[in-house]
Amino acid sequence: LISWNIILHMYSKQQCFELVKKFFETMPLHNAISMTIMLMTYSQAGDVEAARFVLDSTKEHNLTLWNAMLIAYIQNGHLSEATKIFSSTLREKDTSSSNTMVTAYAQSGHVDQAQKLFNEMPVRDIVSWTAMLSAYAQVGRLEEAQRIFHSMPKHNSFTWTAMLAAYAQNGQSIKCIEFFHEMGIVESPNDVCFTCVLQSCSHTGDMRRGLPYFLSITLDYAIDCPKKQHFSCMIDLLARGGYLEDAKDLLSFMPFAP
RNA sequence: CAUUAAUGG
Repeated sequence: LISWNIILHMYSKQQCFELVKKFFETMPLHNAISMTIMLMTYSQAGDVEAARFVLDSTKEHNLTLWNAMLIAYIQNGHLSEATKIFSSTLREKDTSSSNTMVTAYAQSGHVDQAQKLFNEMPVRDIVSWTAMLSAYAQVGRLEEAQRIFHSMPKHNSFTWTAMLAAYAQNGQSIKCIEFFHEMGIVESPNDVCFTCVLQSCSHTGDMRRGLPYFLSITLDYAIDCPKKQHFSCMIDLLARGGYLEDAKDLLSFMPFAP
């Protein structure tokens, strides 16, 4: 059963919805994990009704399944339904449930509600802190974002990149680039960091600044070649700098992906 | 073996 679930999950990750459905029906047994995978699959396919049906047809509703249902409502524009379940239906919630709601509030522009929930949480993990930091970044409250970054008990690559992104998205290109170097001392940058930095370089309007970063993706770090995000930034950078021909060249050398 | 946080066009 474990192997079937692994395969089911693989299809789901690749968004082969029909295959998932077929494979699910082929499986001799289902457990809570299979059901969660199905629920998430319907959610990503935009079918909340089907997702709800999965939940309702499951005998044992564990918390992970409910959390998945929260996501399904949120992803499909039913935040109020998610809120209702979160605050009334569920008697037991874990940190993931709350983190999900914090993110949902933040993404719908309700930073204050996100903060309120964050404050009320009995336990906060690094995901909660990152979610809160991004919440402030998204509405341009950089000071608050910075404050959160320095208040959190721990850092990982997500927290660093969230802060980088905060600078990048609020036009603080120089801060972003400086911060990138600050980070390099303690944490090895991942592909997302480079996306943020390249974006910032592009915004400074100085293309010579971006090129070294682009090259160091492959040369200095163990990142599996530049991805399409990085090409995207580089093309943007070249085009803005007036090197339209070079941008076209880069496009034609780029390996295509889904 | 399942659910939550970061990134460009």
